[in-house]
Amino acid sequence: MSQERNTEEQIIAAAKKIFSTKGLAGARMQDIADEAGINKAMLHYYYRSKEKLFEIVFTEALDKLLDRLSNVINANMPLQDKIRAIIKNYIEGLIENPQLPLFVLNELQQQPELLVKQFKTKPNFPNIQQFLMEIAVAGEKGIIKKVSPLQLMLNILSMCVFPFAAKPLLKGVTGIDEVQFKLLIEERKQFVADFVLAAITP
Amino acid sequence: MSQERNTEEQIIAAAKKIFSTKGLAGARMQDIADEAGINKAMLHYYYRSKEKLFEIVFTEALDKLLDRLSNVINANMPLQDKIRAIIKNYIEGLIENPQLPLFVLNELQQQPELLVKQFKTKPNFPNIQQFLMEIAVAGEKGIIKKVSPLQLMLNILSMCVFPFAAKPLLKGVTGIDEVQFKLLIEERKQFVADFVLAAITP
DNA sequence: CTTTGCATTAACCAAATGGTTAAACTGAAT
DNA sequence: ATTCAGTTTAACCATTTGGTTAATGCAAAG
Repeated sequence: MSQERNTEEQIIAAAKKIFSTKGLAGARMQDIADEAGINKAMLHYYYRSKEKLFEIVFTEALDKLLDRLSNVINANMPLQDKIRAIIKNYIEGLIENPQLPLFVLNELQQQPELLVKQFKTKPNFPNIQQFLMEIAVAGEKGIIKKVSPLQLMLNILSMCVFPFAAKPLLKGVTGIDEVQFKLLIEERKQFVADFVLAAITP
Repeated sequence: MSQERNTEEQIIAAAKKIFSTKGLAGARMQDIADEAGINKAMLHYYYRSKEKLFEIVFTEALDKLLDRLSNVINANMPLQDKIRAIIKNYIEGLIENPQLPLFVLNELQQQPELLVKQFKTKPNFPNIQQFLMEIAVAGEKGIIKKVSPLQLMLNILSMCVFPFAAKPLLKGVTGIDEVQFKLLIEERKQFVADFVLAAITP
C-alpha cells in the first residue's frame, strides 16, 4: 500500500533531486529519505550505501547527457544542418535538466574514475571521432572553413552548456529573473547556431 | 618561529587548495589543518568557523574571476581588439587557476546569496552594461554585425571558461593527457578569438 | 628572572551522519 | 487461521566532524 508509486523509484527520484542540487558530499541520507517520504533505513534496504545510491543517480545523469549527444552527432545529414540540430537538441535537453551539467562536471572533477566506470558499462557513448573527422573532411572540401575539429566541437558544447552552469552568476550579474533567463535560453538555440555557422562558413 | 611564512597566510593558502578542490561540503577542517601543517585548533583561533574561512576563500576566488574581466572590459580600444584582449587575458588567468570556475560556479548555485554579499563589499565588479552598450553601438555603426550583446558576451565567456570546468570530461572522452590539454588551451586563445571575430564581422 | 600577551597543542565534547538491527506490519499463499 | 516472504519502522550504534578548553610554549617587555 502506502504511496501508489513504487518505493524504489521514489527513492531514485528523491536521490536524483538531492544529489544533483547538493552534490555527493553535501547530500544527507536523511534529506533523501524525507524527500521520498520514507524511513532512512529504507534507503539502505534497497540500495546498500550512499555511494551505491549516488553511483546509480550519477551514472543515469551522465548517461542522459551523453545520449543526448549521440542521437544527433552521427546522424546522416549535411554538416551545417547537423550542427543546427545538435545545438537545438542539446539546449532543449538541458532546459529539462538545468542543473545536470554542473552536477556532472563537479562530481567528475572530484572522481574522474566515474567516467571510466561509465565507459565500461555503457560503451554506447557518442562516436566523437567520426564527428571530428566529418568536420575535417568538410573543411577539406571547402564546405566550411578549415578549423581544428576538436576546438570547434568544444566551442559548440561550451556555448550550449555554460549558461546553465553559470545560471546563478548570470542572474546575479545581469539582474535578469527566471522568466528572462528562460527567454534568453530559448533565443539561444537560434543565436548559437547562427553564430557558429557564421564563424565557419568560408 | 615555526615556518617562516605567516601562519594566517598558510591557513588561507591551504583552505584555498582544499575548498577549491573539494568544495565547502566536502572539505574537512582536518584536511586544511594538515595541508597547512598546523593544529586544527589554529583554524578556529584565526578564523572562527568553517563558514567564515570558506567565505574568505570564496570571496577572494570570485573577486579574482571578476577582476580579471574588469581589467580589459572597459579599456579604451577598438571593439575587435578588445574582444581579442578579453579572451587572451581571461584564458591566461584561468590557466593559473584552472579549478576556480567550477568551484565558484558550484558554490554559487548552492548559495546564490554569496553573490549579493560580494556586491555589497566589493562594488568594483565589471561594468558590463557599458560593454554591452559598446557592442550594440558597434552593431549600429556596422563595425560588427547586429547581434544581441548579452548573447555575444555569453558566447565569449562560455568558450573561455567551459573547457576548464569540463577538463576531466574532456580528457576522458577524447583521451588526451595533461600536456595535450595544456596545448589545446594554449591554441584556444587564438582559435576562440578568430572564431568570434569571424562570427560577428559583417 | 619574572611577567605578560600571544601562539600552539593535545585532549576533549556534542552534534551530525551513515549505517545496522530487531521487531512489527502487510498481503498473499497454504 | 497460519505461515511466510518481502517491506517498513523506531531505536540504536560507531564514526566523523566542527568546535572548545585548559594547559603549555615562547619571545619581548619590565
